[in-house]
Amino acid sequence: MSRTVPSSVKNPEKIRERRDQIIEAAVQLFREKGFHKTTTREIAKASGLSNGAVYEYVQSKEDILYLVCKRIHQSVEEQLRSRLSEHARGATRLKHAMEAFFGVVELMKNDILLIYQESKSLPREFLREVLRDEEEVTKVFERLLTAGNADGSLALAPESIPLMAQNIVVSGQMWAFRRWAFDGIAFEQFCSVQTEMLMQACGAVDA
Amino acid sequence: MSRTVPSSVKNPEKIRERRDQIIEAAVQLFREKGFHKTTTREIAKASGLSNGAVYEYVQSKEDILYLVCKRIHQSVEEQLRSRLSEHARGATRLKHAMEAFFGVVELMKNDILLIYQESKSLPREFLREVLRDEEEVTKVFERLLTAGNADGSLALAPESIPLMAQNIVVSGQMWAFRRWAFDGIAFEQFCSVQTEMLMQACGAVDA
Amino acid sequence: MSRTVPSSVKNPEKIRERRDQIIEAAVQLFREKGFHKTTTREIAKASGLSNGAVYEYVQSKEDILYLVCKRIHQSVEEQLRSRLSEHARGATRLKHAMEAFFGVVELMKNDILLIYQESKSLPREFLREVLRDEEEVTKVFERLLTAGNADGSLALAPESIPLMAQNIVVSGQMWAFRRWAFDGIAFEQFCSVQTEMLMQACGAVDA
Amino acid sequence: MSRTVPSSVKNPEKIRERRDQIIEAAVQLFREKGFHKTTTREIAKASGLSNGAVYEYVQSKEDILYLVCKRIHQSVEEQLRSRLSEHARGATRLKHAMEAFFGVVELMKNDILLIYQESKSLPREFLREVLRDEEEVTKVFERLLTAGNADGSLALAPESIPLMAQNIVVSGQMWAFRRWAFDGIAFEQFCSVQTEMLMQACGAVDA
DNA sequence: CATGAATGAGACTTCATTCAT
DNA sequence: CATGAATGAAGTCTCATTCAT
Repeated sequence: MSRTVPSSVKNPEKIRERRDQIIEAAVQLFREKGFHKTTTREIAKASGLSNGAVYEYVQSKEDILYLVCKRIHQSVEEQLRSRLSEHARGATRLKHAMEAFFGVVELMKNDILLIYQESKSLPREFLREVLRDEEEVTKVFERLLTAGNADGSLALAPESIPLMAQNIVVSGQMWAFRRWAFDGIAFEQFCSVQTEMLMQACGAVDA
Repeated sequence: MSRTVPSSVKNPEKIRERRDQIIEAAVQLFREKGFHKTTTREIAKASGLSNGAVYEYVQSKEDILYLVCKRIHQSVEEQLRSRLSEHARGATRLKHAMEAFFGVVELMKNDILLIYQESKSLPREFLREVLRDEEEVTKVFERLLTAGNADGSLALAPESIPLMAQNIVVSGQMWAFRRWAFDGIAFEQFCSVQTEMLMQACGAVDA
Repeated sequence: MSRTVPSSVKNPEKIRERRDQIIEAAVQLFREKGFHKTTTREIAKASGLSNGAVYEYVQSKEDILYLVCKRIHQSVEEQLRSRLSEHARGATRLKHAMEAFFGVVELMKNDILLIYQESKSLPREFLREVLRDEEEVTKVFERLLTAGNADGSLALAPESIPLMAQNIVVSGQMWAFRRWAFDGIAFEQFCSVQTEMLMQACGAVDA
Repeated sequence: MSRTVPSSVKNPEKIRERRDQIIEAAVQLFREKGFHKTTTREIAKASGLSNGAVYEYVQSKEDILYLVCKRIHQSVEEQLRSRLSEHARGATRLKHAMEAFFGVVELMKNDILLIYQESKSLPREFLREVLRDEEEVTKVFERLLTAGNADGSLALAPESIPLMAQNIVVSGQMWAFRRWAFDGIAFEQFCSVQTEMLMQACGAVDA
């Protein structure tokens, strides 16, 4: 279950409000300079809090990183969920989901890169939790793959489902973490090539 | 071209020898604790040099990281080259190359993960160079894709070649950087699923 | 006379009540962790008050220490007084007083140790006052010594009376502040050896 | 056995030299302001070292306190040893030893007070060691008491020896830790009263 | 009177880097 | 070339105290 970051402040509303400030400032700074080169003082200043105030809402700098990762995942999941097709089924639904996910990646590429680069600095327990979030996304696709297999619109060896779900996710995320390699490529092209490759790999009867 | 790391020592042999010590120690430590949590003192001690000596062969801690990344890439390329089929052609050759590359990833997963996690700490110029190395690997596959297209054993839209090369590389590297997600999967299964997916995506006439 | 600790609260009853809470919590904490390692927040929480409330009844952390020392002395004096023999005279009365005092030390050894270890952290004026309290105890014995000298049951050089009073007090208190050295010794034995030594030193005609 | 404080510096001579500087500066400061109110920066500056240099010879502020306590005890023991009578025996020897010890206390009263007030801030292991040193002094007197008992110049119940040794030590140390109470008393008077009391308590046949 | 969030100075410690020897 | 002691800036975090509500 979601690890909780303790705060010495009681009022939950305040906590939400202040942490929002902290997270927003930290995301920005971590993106620009990375976790290690960002100082807690900078985070305090950028979030409009005093040095001490930050530590009323967080117990360590690593807590902030965790909060940031958590927030990013939350945002990814929200966006993904809101884009998921409700009507389509089977292969079509999967394809829509891929496109939805890729769109989210495009939108949040900075944040996704951030997680790729900095989550390793999390304390073990926090890292575990962040990876669990990551798995959550993968599971969305596992479910779609299973469903497609079931209704015959996909033809995938059942034991390949987990790996294929990983492939889908990574194929999208690489738009973020290999950005440097995609100079000449437009997102739309990227999206369609990846989708096609993946759908084919899933044994989609139609494209 | 390969950025050079300056040294105050003249004798090139000494440089090679000492840097080898430094790199070896640093790779080990970076793998265990990451770049930031490793101190230069630790590197000095682990490499059998004095604090000062390290700085005779290197100008900063980041130089060491660069050297380490460089060495890893060098090793990857060597191994890959030595495994590349000389005889096969076209689709078959590509497939062999994939398998070769995946094998290298399996062998060097710790190091590949290291690059994924730490290269962002490199100074801009060094990072650029490391990315160039990364592209080098991708280009190997670009060439194979082009050749396969040419001899008709592959059928890939020419403009998709760069992206597909990236896909090949990332599909292999994920064995390293998503290790946590591959608990139940054996490398052989991973390898064959990935290969098949990629070959299909390249329009390989046969498997 | 007794330094007064200012309070922004008027109602004296409230003051007494709240300060009791504060003192009780603080004694406990100071005993466990010492003055410096105890935070005012801890004191607030342990006393059931808010951070702010504590500062309505006290002006600084050192005030609390002063209150604590004061309370301990008060308790020592009360207990001592209640144990002092009303009937006996001269040497006998002195002896009873020693035994009474030693008994109080045994009972309050933690608190006496606390004063020994922490009173140095008091602001000068407060320290002076605490030392005055300490002298009060000594004076009890000075009076008894003088009385014993007067009725001939003791034979002590008059100029040695203050020092001998100190000796009596310290000989008892060491049961508290050198506890670590008294592993094998039972309190009763300690008490009788000390008493005998001191009575002899006072030139008690009988024991 | 004497706990060792680790240092990252190899050269033992340097260690001795620098630690001497540190200890000297720290003793001074601790006496003036106490352990807690003294900052490591102040110690660094007063010892003529840089902030960082201090931490090459010591691992924490508490190490410094330990070193200080250790040094004081060492000095006490040296001085005591050098003053101990070689010729006298039995009761006489004991008396000389008391006078010697009291003289040392007078000389080092500031330092002895320091130990009384600050040793409680030591980490458990260090404290244990410091108390062991304290016991060492006590044992000197235990041996003298035993010897006096043996040659008939003292008449003390054997089971009272440890406690009496404590009494001797405390009776001297109180000159340091109760200084505030000895305003009117000259050291010589103090010394002779204490000695007489203690000798009598030891059943010394002659004075 | 009470609350508890906010402040901010300042504490201890680390560590990349330098330089006299 | 090598050593390793020295530097000192900078970082994270704590906590007594205040003050708006």
